[in-house]
Amino acid sequence: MPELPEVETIVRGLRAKITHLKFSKVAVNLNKCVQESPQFFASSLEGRRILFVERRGKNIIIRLSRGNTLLIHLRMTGGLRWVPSHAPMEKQTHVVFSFRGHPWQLRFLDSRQFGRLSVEKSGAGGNLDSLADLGPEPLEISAMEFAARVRSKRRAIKPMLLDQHFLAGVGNIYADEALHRAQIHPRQRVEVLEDKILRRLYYALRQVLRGAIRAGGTSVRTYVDANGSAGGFQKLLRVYGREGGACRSCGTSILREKVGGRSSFYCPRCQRILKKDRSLSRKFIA
DNA sequence: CTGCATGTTAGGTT
DNA sequence: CAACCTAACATGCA
Repeated sequence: MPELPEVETIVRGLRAKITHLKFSKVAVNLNKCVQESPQFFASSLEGRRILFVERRGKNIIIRLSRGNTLLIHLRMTGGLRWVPSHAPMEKQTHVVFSFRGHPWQLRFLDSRQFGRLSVEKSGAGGNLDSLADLGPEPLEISAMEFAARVRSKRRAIKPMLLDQHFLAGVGNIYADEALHRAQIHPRQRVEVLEDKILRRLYYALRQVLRGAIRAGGTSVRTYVDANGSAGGFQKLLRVYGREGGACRSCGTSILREKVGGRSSFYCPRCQRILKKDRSLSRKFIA
């Protein structure tokens, strides 16, 4: 659930709260949530100051003094809560961060225990080894770069959008929403798509991601931000989770189908599969 | 009870 | 190597 817009919302909220604070105690209640040993994890953070908070793809990056970085990936059901220290512990609270001279805590929760926290030394230019394989940020690359990247692959469009090596941060919800807005079938082979259509997809994807950030993310199941507030983009979804509902563009019933192993929602009328243009290729041969 | 769900990774096959 | 499929992770919900 937390995809780029949700993680961006969390990061923005966190930034205002925890920048410049210094970790006092870090308590790990569930060892498997942290990559390293709980002792090493806690001692790598305690006594260090938070310099700034940023996002890369779906990762939350908390830069610390003396070259350490706290990395958090929420996966499916992970969440962070910024609460007064005396607030009752919510169930499934796996890590608790306290700050020197501050009456509030940051807590990590995760019902399915898939989320992961780790500490890492930043390399040259602040690079982090574990994020080295991530593709570019969809809100930072140009339309030209995007098209060139798509052209280097031969596969279906939706699994490609979900591939974090291809683009960082796009998940199931925003892939479906962008494809509907660009009128592309999730199973469409990319090698058939013309420049015009790729440009349309690029702008649709950015529009969806920006709109979702503006709305504070999409709350379909469990997602709320670090202050416990729900997002608002679920009201603006055109296809995701709307199987059987009317397409907002043409009224046709929205279908749901597995593509690359994930449920995909789309309008069979607005999003048709394009076949290779045979007349073009024949002309090419002649 | 069964089946399914957001993300990622590992491992295998084509 | 690229693309693709499946299973696994652990829990909650319909």
